[in-house]
Amino acid sequence: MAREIKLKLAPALKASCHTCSLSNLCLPLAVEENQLDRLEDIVEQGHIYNRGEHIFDQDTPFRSCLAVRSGAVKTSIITENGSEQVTGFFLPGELIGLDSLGGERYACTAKALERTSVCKFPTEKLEELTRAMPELQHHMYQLMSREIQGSHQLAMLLSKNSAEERIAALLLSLSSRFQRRRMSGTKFSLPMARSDIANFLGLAVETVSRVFTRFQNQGIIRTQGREVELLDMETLRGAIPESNRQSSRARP
Amino acid sequence: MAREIKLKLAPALKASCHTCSLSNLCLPLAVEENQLDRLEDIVEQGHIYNRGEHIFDQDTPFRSCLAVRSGAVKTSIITENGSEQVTGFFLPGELIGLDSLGGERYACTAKALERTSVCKFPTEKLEELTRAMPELQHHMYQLMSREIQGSHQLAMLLSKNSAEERIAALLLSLSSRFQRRRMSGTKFSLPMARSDIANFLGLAVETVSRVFTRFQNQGIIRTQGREVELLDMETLRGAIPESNRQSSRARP
DNA sequence: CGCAGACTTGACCGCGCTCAATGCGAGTGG
DNA sequence: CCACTCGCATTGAGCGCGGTCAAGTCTGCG
Repeated sequence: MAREIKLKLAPALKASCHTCSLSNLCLPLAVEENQLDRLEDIVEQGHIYNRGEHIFDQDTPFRSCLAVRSGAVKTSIITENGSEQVTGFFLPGELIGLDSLGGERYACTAKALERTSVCKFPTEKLEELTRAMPELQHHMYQLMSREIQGSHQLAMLLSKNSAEERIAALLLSLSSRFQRRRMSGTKFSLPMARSDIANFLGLAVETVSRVFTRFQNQGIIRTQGREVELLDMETLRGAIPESNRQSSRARP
Repeated sequence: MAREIKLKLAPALKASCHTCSLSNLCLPLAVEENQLDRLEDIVEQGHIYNRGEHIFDQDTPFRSCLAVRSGAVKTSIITENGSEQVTGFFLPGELIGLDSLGGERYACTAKALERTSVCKFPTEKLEELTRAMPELQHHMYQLMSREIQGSHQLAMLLSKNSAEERIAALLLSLSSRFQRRRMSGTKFSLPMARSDIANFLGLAVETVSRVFTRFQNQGIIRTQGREVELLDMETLRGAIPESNRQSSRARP
């Protein structure tokens, strides 16, 4: 298990931040076209993980930040007593490992929710590069501060909002993030299980299920397993307080 | 209100990171003795705020990260509908504003909980300095990643733990942070009101009050208003899951 | 001395958790 | 091809933690 399939890439394929369709979401967005080579010099592409595989594990030596290229990833903290706390879901273009940057070991575990491809940025080289490229450093600070803000928003959601509001907020967050990736913002497939949603939002699985069917009965959404269609965005938005509106990760 | 008293400091006093008693907690800890001048060159010292004064406000232009020199600060997010979410408490040596770094505006509001003195690090100069000093940059990344981790721990606390566990965790966090500042870890004065604790931990004020008296009746703590004495650290530690054990900000 | 804000205490009730049973779809092997 | 299983999802019944509302009590400060 957790077996990593490393693809041998032809040298011609190596330099591809230039052509990557995610370049306006991922790290390249902070780099001038003519400087992109320097980012490409340090990135390791083509790491593929199957659904359920661990990408890295908590407390193992921290080597790289990862950018999701395709697929989806969840990160979580596991405590000694075995209980899990899901800390985030990551879509293509989003950067994983910011909570470990500067540390010796990964602060969380990352697991592929479906067949997933990632690019790795070795930390030492990344830190070095950010010192040479002010815009990139600024962008890293920005990404990390947004991660902090996102966590605070989540804390607020957990401490102040009802089950319905939490789920509405998650659906809207996913919606806007899918949309930014040129996919439908109203009809998409949830990459994660109900139990992951429940864990992330501090709810019981049963509650998640109940809210989904309640929303469906009210005609706000339509669900079939992991397939979701948002029918009434306005009501959905009305279900959450004016904050958390566009809580999304890694906005350009 | 929010009137800032800026002290005119004699030039001789300006360079004082060298002599600051917090240098092993604050930014100087990441800087070589012989490089400390460069940090002192950018720091603005001697900003004093009275209890209740706003140090900065959400959405105002982001200018500086602040280090608490004495006193205590709380940060919070205010939503359009007026509800508040306390996002953190900051003790001497701790750095405020990491959730705004890289952004245009402050992501939160900071308020002095008691008479408080802060040092300001203008962001532009700080970013520039971190590019010139690898260890300082590394340290900034580390501080920010710890802030993210702390937020995740908080989210876990909020979503998985009972009122008693949350309050035990906060008391222990404060205890270890006071101790690192060479103050008693078992007998201290809470800088924040019950309502701030409640807000931070996602509880009602009444619940905080009830838990305090319950703990007192069980002989675990002794309280008199904001004065707290931790009598039975073991039971207190036993009240929280093995995680969150040493959840503390800005550990060297 | 009196007022306002902070804190405590009590009574009540509802949201969401727990426990338990059932439904459902995909993969497996006879 | 169906029977079986296993993980995931849904649905129902009951209850307890903590929120809300409403009085007090304490404290510091003008």
